[in-house]
Amino acid sequence: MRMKIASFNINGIKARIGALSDWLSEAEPDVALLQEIKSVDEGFPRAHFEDMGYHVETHGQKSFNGVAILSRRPLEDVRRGLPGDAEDEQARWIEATVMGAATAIRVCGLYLPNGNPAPGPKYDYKLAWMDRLHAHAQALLNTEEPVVMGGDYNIIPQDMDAKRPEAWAEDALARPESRAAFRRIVNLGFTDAFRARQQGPGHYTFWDYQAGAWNRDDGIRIDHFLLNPQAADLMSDCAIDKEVRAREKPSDHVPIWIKLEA
DNA sequence: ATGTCGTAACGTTTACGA
Repeated sequence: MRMKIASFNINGIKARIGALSDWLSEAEPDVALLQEIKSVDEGFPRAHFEDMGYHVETHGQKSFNGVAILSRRPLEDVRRGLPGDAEDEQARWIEATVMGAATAIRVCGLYLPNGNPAPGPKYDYKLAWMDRLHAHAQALLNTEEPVVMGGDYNIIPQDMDAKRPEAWAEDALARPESRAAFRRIVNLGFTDAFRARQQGPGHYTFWDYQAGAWNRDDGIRIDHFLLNPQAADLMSDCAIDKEVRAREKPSDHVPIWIKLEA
């Protein structure tokens, strides 16, 4: 049985309900991890997606951030919020177990802090959040069940992941400390799903609304799936739905998805 | 070219975050 798991930073559910619904109908993911719903839980159009055949779990907040999981199969043992800081009120992490036909998968959706301007308090928060992610990723790894962590990492892993790397060199998305923190998590034993399938430059998941970035293909690859070894062994495909960015009223991100033989 | 979006609010315009 093949399970398609997608991640999509929708940049606001109120503005994106149409484009998101169209993409769901075409792409037919079994699981969709959503970021930047920019809505409280009560404001999320849960019934609309239930009518489309999805179970819905949200972790929202007012105006900013917010993550959600849509799943064709029931979601169990839902966790909201990244552990490690009880004071952190930003809604950036949700995880749940979804039963494949043969295997239970622990699916995590994340919206990693942007961190700009850097240096500064927002950058400190980003790096601290990545430290907490490292610790939690290690804990997930120790369970030895298939783990999928997908979302908007706000990390450009390498220069090849930007059309104009020089423009991002001092940015929180590409600074050496950001890249090192990302590598440190990967090096626990995770696979960058897209890079396991596709090498070389020119593959992006985000194009800024400004300055004609899309028309110039001036993009960056910042939405990623990291898989532990048990999940990586199940992966049969991974791709970016680039064409979604050319549609009416698009998000500035496009979906990325994996297929697992689970 | 400080360029475009989405959200919220003492709103018909501004502030913030990205």
